[in-house]
This record gives sequence, structure tokens and C-alpha cells, in this order.
Amino acid sequence: MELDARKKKILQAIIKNYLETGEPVGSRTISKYTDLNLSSATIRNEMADLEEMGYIFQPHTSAGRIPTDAGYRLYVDDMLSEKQAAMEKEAHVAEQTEDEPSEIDRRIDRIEEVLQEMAKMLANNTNYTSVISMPQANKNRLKFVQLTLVEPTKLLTTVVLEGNIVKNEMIQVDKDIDPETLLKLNILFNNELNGKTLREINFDMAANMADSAGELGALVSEIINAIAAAIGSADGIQIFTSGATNIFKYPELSDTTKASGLIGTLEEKELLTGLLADNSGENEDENTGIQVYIGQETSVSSMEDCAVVTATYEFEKGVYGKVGIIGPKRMDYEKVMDALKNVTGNLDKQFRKPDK
Amino acid sequence: MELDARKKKILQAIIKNYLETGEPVGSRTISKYTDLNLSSATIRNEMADLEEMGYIFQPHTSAGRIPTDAGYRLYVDDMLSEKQAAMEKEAHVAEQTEDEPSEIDRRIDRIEEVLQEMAKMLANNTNYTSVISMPQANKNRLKFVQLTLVEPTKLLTTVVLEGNIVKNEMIQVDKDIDPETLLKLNILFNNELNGKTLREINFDMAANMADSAGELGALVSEIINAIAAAIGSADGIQIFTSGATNIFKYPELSDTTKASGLIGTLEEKELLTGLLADNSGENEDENTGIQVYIGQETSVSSMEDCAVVTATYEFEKGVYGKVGIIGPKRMDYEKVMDALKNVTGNLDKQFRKPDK
DNA sequence: GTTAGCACTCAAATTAATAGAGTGCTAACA
DNA sequence: TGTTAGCACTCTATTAATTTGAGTGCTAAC
Repeated sequence: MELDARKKKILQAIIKNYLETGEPVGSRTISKYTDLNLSSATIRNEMADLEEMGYIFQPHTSAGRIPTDAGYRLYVDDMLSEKQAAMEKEAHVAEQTEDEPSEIDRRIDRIEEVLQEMAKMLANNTNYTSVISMPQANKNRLKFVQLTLVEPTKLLTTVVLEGNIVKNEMIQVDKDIDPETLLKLNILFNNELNGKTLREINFDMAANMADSAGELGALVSEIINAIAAAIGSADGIQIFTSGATNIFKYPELSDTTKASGLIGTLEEKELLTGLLADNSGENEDENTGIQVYIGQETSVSSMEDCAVVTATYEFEKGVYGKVGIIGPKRMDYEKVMDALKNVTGNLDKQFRKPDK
Repeated sequence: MELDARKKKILQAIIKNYLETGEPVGSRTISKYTDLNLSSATIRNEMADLEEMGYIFQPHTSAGRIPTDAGYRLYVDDMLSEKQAAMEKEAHVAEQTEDEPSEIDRRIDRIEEVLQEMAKMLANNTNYTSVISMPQANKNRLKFVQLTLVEPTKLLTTVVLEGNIVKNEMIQVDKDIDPETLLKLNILFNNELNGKTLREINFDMAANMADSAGELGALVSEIINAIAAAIGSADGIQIFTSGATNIFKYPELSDTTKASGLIGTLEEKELLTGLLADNSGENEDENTGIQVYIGQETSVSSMEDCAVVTATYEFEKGVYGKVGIIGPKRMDYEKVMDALKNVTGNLDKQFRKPDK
């Protein structure tokens, strides 16, 4: 069967209406709602076809229609391509209004706090649950290492990554370290490791350095481990969420089992990593950088009644983080995408030009 | 009216039964449940008295009785005094078994992670929601300050507090700083500030130091601000929660409005600070260090159907943090208190003797 | 002071009745 | 051939009526 223009128009009308009301949509409603001037009977016929094609379904025999995941998919894809076209048009215009004053004017030293607050704002504005991931550091380069003796046998390793993410790790050492050795170590590490990514600081390099350090070998490799751990802890995607309770605003998500499951995954966060991982390209809209996962596509069972929309922000050249919205499938995709574009734009500005 | 021994026994039986079943308790049940050998009619009379005294009430006229907050209070206080007596007996015994091997054997460098994991364990074990506060640092002393130049105009301030809590703050400076000045500053700050608490690093001291620094005055006071901010950020009580979804296991908490409110306060965390604040003495049981808040006593409106039990752990001499359990009023107080004692004991050990 | 017995109350569960939205199908129409 | 009016049918949701049972309070007897 063909999905001709009329069928498509009807499908869109059904979805649009369902997004607003959350109730199954009947043929009579569509007959009035659209400018097609068709009777409800005709609509009914078309609806039967659309159902056969898998875009809509009836929760029970005498009810109106509800979009299936495939239906949502079609709708969202259409919207994305429209958005894309619109953006191409406005591209140059945007270029000019570039340097409008950012509303947010604060110190950037505590990225965590900025992101957490951003998440809060986003959740408040959209009435959905928001999710933001720390920029992924596994591509981040080591900028600076500082070893400091805090106690005679306690060595503090301060690791600064490109983009000025700072991490600390405390090392317990066996024997006292004299200031001279400490200085030597500091120089050694900064010479050898600066500019390297976690991947590059691999076992080979650890071995090499330990060898060339002679009798300090054991200590050196322990320090390298600590550094790797520090980078790694920045690396294990850190996720901020906000507005978890917004799900209770949508009846289809707020029965106890579903809500509990959802909030559980939000609390645990592990399952969210997949959605916020840096899977650029895959499934992503090239122009808008927006990804949409509907129901099963999230591959998180507790979210099978949800949709997730994510966008990417640039933290440093080549280092990305993600912002996401989790809500019911019948979320206001358009509004959500706008809000996300807005947030990522803000973050981009804030991080890329830290000082005015 | 007098609360004689028999009435008390009946009251306890009612509460005990209600804790288990969550259903209103009738006179017949008590007549069998206790070893008092009284008929249900007699129990009924006593119950009427207990109701008049405000310890129990009926949700509706033809239902069994449910404990009031006052009833719970009596029950809990009784239990605490029993526990206290028991502890006094076991005091010397405990002394001997002191150095049993701790089950938890991990690196202590990341306090945050330790606490978060502890919270998780606690929530899993008890089936309630757990809450742990970072040790409060406003009594913490500054141990060490390290200034490092990360970029020509970016100064990284690493602050180590007693107990090896590490905080970082990035400072943007106007003009380049030469290595010599940096060294001078490092020495200055470590000489002047080490061992001081946030309170002691007040405006006077800031002013003094800035004055004696001459032309570097502006920079010095900016750095002091950064240090204060770093300490302050460790100071603003940081709270870890876990097992928020456990509340759905208790019907009396899981209707959407209540659950939403509760989870909201758990997410926001601000409202929890009151419960976990270091209000030692006030309302606290001297021997056990356990505090119990029932319903209204939490002074958090979303928790008026909850009870909160907290215990104190010692992080460093004189520096305390709190561990708490949030659950329905009919929680298993005994189990909860034991679990809390267990956790605080573990934390005490872990922090007080970091190395074996 | 305790207890048996009885009338009474009220929430919760069950059943019955009703209303209404929406469908599918058929037959007529342009 | 595509569109439409009309009608019988289906199924949910709502409301009302009924029943059940746990539990009480009170009285009278022990």
C-alpha cells in the first residue's frame, strides 16, 4: 500500500491531536480538524489503511487511534527535515546576530555546577526530565600534572585536563619522599605526559617511564595509575539529571511501576550512558545534531513508554557533551528541540569564549 | 488518666502489629496476639482509653486502630532507652572485638564515592531511602594550599582540608604572574592560613594579608576569596541519597502526589539539610547518637507521612557527618537503628584508621 | 473488673445498569 | 470509482445499588 499525500496528512493530524490531548483520536475529530473536507467515513477508511501499515493502532476495538512508534518516527523525521531546511535558510542571518549578549553571565570554574543548573532550568522550562552529560574526557588531553606532598607519606596528584577540568587523586606511598625527588617527578611527568590522552597513556608508556626512572620505578607506575584513574573518573560519563518528578505530570508514565522504574534509572544513571554516549553519526541528524529515540529505540526497558531527544554541545574543540530530554512519547517535540538548541547554544558560547 | 502497665503493653502490641501489617489493628487481634489473656471486649475498653489519651486513632469509625505520632514517639523512646541499657552492658565486650577485620577494604581517596556507595548499600539492605551527608567542613581546618599557574592568566587553587578533602578553584587573573611571585604567594598562604577554619579566615585576616602584600594586594584578596569559596563549597552540606524508589514499596507513600513530593525533596536536597545538620545535643539520644523524627517533627511538609532516623559518624576528631533513613512511619525502627549503627561504625573505622 | 452478645457503622468489593464514543460495513450517490 | 450517510455493534468508563465483613460501642450478666 502507498502512503500517499492524503494519508500522510491524516496521520499528521492524528499525531498532532494526540500530542495535545493524550486521548485516542477518532475519525470525526479528524474530519473537522483538517482542511481536507472529508467525511468521517472516508477518514475511517483511511485510518484502517494507516493501521494496516503500522502507523497507528487502537487501544481497543471501539476507541480512536493512537500513533505507534513507527508513526512517531515518521512524524519526527518529517519535522527534522523541515527544521533542517529552515536552518539552512537562516544560516547567514544567525551569523550576524552571533554576538548578542548571553543571558548567563557567571564564572565558569565549576562546570559541574553550571551543568546542574542548566539541567534544572531546562526541566523547569519544558516540564520534562532533563539530562546532561559531562563532556567526555576520553579524548581530552592531559594539560598539567601536579604532585604535592600533603603528609610525609601522602601524595596528592592534581590532574588538569584540556578545558580545565581538574581532578584529584590521593596516593599512599611506602617511604618518605624528599622534596628533590618530588621536583624531579613533577618535571618527569609534565614532560612525558602532557598533551596525551588516556588512550595514549597506555601500558607501554607506563612501562617505558617506569624503566627509565630506575629505582623510582614502582612509585612512578603507581603515580601513572593514579593519573589514569583521575582521567578515568572524569571519563566515566558523569550525568546530571533534573526534574525527575515531572514525569508525574503525564498520566501514561505515572503509574507506580512505570514511575518507579523510570526514577530508578534516573537515579542509577548507568543506563543513561548509552543514550548520552558520543555516538556521533549513528542515527544523528547531520545538520541539527539532534537525535530522537522513541520507545524501544532507547534500548532501556524502563523507558519503553518514553521518548528521548538529545543534542550535542561543544565543550572544547572536539570534546562534546550531550543534553537530553526525557518525556512521554507524546511530548512536544518541536518545543523540546528548540529548547535543546537553545541550551546547547548557550553552553557552546559559555565554554568556547570563557572571557567575554 | 494513667498509662498503666497493661495499657502500655496493649499499645505496644498495637504498634508492633501495625508495623508488620500496615493495616489498622482490631481488638480481637490484640486479644490473641498478646499473652495478657484478655477478651476483645476488655481490649476495646482499653483501646478507647488509649485513643482518648492520643496514642492511637481510628481512620474511620468501624476500623481498627492506628498509632498516632505520639504513639510512635512513645514506642521509639522506649526502644531507645532499652537499646541504651543493652549497650551499656555490652560496652566492655565491644571493646574486645574492636579490631575485627572491616568488611570494606578500599582506597579512601574519594570520600564522595565511599559515601555514595554506602548510601546504596544501606538503601538496599533496609528497603528504605538512605541519606548521607558529607562531613561538615565549617569546623574543618585548612591543611594546605597550592597555587599553580595553568595558563598565563589562569591560576589553579588547590585546597586541602584536614581529613584530606581536596577542592579546586580556578582564578582568572589580569596580568601574567612570574614564577617568583607564585612561589612567594604559595609560601605566604601556607604560612598564614594553614590550620585555620573558614570562620577564622574572615574579612579581617583577608584585609591584613592584602595590606602586608603591598602591590599584590588585589591578587591576594582574590585568592583568599577563592580559597574561602573552595572551603565554602565543601561546607555547604553535600548530600548523597539512594533508594528513592523504595518508597514505592509502601502504599501509604506511593500515591502520586506524595511520592512526587518526596522524590522532589530528595532530588532538591535543600530541605534535607535541616535533618542532617549538626544539631548535636538537641533531641539526640546521648548514648546512641540516634535521632528520630516522626511526621511533623521532620518539619518538611512532603515528609509528614514519613519518619526519619539519623545517626552521626565521626570523620575526623570533632568533624561529623550524618547518615539517615527515610521511610514510612511504620518502619522497622529496630532494624533501621541497627543498620545505622553498623554503617556509622564502618565509616568511623574507615576514616579514623585509614591504613589498616 | 471482665466478658458475652448484639445492634450498628462504614469502607471495600462486587454486580448491574447506563451512557457514549467510535468503529466497520453496507448501500446509495456523484 | 471514490465518497458519504446511516445503522448495528463493541467496548470502556461511569455511576448506582448491593453485599460483605471487620470492627466498634454499649448493655447486661458474671
